[in-house]
Amino acid sequence: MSAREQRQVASDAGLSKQRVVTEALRLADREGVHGLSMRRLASALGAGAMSLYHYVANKEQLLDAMIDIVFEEIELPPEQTDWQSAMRRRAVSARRVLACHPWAIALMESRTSPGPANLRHREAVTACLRRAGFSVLMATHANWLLDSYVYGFALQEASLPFDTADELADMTEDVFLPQLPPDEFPYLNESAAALVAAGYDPAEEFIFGLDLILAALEPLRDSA
Amino acid sequence: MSAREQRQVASDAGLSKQRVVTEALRLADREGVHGLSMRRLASALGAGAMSLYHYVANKEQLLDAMIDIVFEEIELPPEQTDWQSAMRRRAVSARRVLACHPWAIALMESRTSPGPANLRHREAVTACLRRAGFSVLMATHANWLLDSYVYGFALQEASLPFDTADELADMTEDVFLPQLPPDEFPYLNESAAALVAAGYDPAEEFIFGLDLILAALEPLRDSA
DNA sequence: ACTACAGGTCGTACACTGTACGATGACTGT
DNA sequence: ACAGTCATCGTACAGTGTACGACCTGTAGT
Repeated sequence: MSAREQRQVASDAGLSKQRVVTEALRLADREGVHGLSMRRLASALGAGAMSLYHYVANKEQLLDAMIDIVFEEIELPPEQTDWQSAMRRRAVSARRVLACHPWAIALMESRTSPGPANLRHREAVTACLRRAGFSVLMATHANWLLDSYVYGFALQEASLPFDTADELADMTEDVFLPQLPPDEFPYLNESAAALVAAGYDPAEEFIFGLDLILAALEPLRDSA
Repeated sequence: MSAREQRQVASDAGLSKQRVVTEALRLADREGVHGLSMRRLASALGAGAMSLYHYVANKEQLLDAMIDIVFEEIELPPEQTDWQSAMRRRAVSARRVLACHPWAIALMESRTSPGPANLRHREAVTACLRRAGFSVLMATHANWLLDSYVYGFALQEASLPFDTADELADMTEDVFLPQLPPDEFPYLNESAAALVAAGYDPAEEFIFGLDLILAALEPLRDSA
């Protein structure tokens, strides 16, 4: 059997780095990164725990590979539109992807070396900004600013104990407001009550800050 | 011995929730959250591992308490200045504190219920914004935006493998640029080279985005 | 055809984790 | 003196990452 045939079989039934990492991703999505152990991953793949170490040097490297898969899922900024639309698209995509893989956000803190998909992504974003007329320094500023916003938003979103506006309304009345006595937390109490009364939906929150940042960056094109 | 005397002794030599949590914080600062185990924490306190469970229900609750201590360290927005200066001060403080405790950022993702210091902090920030003339909805927007930026920036900063501008310059030449061939990553390559040539210091990056956000929020006061 | 080797699989073992359970002792109020 | 509470912690158990080495299988060389 040739090497190519063997790899073909591997992608059908046997193990491969691909299969190991994607199954790890599925497991983490389902049970959280806490529930991802080498033994459980192996048994999900119908293999022994130590077999995984033929495709991954150790668990750290497995996590690195998982993060890079997540970056692969994020849309690159499209090239044929204005820079604001392009950056908005990729930011919205990034936020959606990170919301689907909440474990990825916390993991990013400890991984110091970016994977290939991460690099490709950064290259595309930088290209978009530079072609829009931002200087090297301004593009760097914009990169930090936009990424900080996206990651920080995803981080906050991941720590919310509810998913929909309805759940937020229910929890605000049943859980949050009782913890916010008006004499100790007058402003938080007022806000919580007013927001739930107005039918506030945190799903729309992301666009507000994103568009504010994009608009504020606009006049900084073509300047030092 | 009365209860008060006993607590006095406890704060001198014996255990207490205070001592357990603050020592846990020290350990996490020194060795990372990965190096914080109940056994190691106990032995750092000169106690048996199971003794800790008299002051903390479990490790999760210990981590919650640690996060709240971190929030306690963040300066509240001062009341006697304009809103922009106040928010800038607290944002700079938050960033500094999170840089001192990098493990805290990743931990925030999994803790869903805010501690008392966290609540006090949010109350103070909301108060500052509301008194500056932001509506409830706008104050919420501003809160999300500013917090996202601060947390996201801290998250990115924590994953940088260098601390100073000099280290950045060295690593760019020795590590990053070789990984960025100009034909595959023309823009990243250009940026890395140009930034190191210009003596770029990432320590100043934070203020740029922060001031941009504050300036963009300014005209939204006293509007719906 | 027999041997040698290479690559993939995994059983076992070790040091480590969080923590349930129950024993032990010191101190309390009667 | 006695019963009872409270803080301490030894032991044990299930689960973790992974080092080591044994095994099988399929190919290459003679």
